[in-house]
Amino acid sequence: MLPCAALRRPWKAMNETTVKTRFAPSPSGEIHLGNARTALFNYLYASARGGAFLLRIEDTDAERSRPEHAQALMQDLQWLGLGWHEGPQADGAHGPYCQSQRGAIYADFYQRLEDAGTVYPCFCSDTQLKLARKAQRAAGQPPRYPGTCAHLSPAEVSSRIAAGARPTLRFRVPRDTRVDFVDLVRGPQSFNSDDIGDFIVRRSDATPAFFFSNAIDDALMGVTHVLRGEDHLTNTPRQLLILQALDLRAPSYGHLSLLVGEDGSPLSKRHGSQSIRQLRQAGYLPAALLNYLARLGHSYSEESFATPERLAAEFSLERLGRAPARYDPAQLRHWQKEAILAASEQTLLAWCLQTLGAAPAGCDESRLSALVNLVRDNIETPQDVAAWARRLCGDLPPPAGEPECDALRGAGSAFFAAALELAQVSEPAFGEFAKAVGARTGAKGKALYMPLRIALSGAPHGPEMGRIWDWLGPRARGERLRAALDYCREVETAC
RNA sequence: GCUCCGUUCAUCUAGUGGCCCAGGAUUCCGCCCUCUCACGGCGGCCACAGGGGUUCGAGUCCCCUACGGAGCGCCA
Repeated sequence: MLPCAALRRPWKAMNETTVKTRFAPSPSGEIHLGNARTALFNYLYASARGGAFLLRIEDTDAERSRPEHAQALMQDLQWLGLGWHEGPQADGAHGPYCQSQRGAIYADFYQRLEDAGTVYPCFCSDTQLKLARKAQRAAGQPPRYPGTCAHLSPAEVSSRIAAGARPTLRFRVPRDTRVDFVDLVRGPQSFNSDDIGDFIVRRSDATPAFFFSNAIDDALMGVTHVLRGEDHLTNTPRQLLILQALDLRAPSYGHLSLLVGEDGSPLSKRHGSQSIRQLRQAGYLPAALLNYLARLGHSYSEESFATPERLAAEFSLERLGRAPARYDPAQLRHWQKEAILAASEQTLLAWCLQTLGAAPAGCDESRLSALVNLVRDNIETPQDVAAWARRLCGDLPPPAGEPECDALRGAGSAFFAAALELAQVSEPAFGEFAKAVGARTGAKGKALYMPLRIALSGAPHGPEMGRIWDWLGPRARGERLRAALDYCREVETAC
């Protein structure tokens, strides 16, 4: 299956100035809301500008990266509707799109850096470095690489390598220069290179470090705009330095404010329930997530539910906020309700079938579809639909909750005896029926409707009574009123 | 510790010197609709972090303070 048919457009229409954005996750876990928002903003920006959205898998860390995570991540992106034009499982002239397969490309650029003398091998051990950092911190100094191996002689280097040492490669950061760039979100930024220590661009196992591969690949793949987390802001000068040394064109970077948890702390494993996977399993619709996420750190003039196309059309860098945004489940639920209201019957049917695994008992697919339509206003998840199916298809379970029991008991057996009789005389519409029950028993308002609602639907709230009445049909109505009558008699004799 | 980023209702946000005694949305509360709950309609509560400047005028510009966050990793 090719991703994102909706966004596919002729490559011919693209030229060098066409926007290309990317999402470059590392497959070390499930996508969380924060990642998803980053992906979404890149996707929306590309869409808004008629550009392309690229997916690159950053699996350089063999320890943590897992192919199954990459698969899951791509599924999640597809499910959200964030298909990519270029990347794994798609076309593209700049592959491979998994960093683990780009070793030869990186080797070439390492060679260029070595030839130019902008990198040097570093033999410092992990513990040595940790110790140095600790000492610097203790002395009130910024923890930075002290430059131990910066000026080793070629002879010394080769003798250490001959002795079996596996050095890392460090980037020689020039002293006393400024690195300036204009952030797409935050405006002009300026950093002093003296605040940056020589950093590792190649690990001792010869795999590339993030700063390096991430920057190189963006340039090589023709990425023009990078929207990424604010945590990368102070890393940007490093990447700019690498690109400059290699004479590669850097993309424009924009740093998005972070998404924080309900308690204000950054979203992390701690908030495990916010992975896209889990939200999906909990029954959230992609459209709900999209509408919610798109408004976190970005404002829209329209407060109403928007299709992905409309979200894209109105997306603009100027409307991006700079302050961190807090995850708020109440708001997500709001968009979920909107998404349910906006969804087609088929969408909702598929949604129920998928998350429930199968149609609920006593409710085939066509009946389920009708049921969903009946209870559309009253549900948030497929689980809610299942609960309504239990109440409105087949036999009604006995009253369980306290409000339910109280309402039935409060009405009493005489009430339901009258209701049962009146329901059976003809096949009245609900309005006439309720009126007749009221006239016979003297009950009115809530005292009239609530017992009927609970007897007939099993819940104190739900769709209009008239619609429930029609849905049930004469037989189920009779059975349910009789069950309520029996329940009241039982309770009354027990007293 | 150093460098960088941020701070408007409980939450998401509008606001680019007068249109703001700060607007919208969500939550919560109330009223209306329907002899019922929900849906819907209407309304209410609720904010410029603090202090100094600049200015005729500051949420908006500058400085300081406080608070929060990020980076300074052979994680990305």
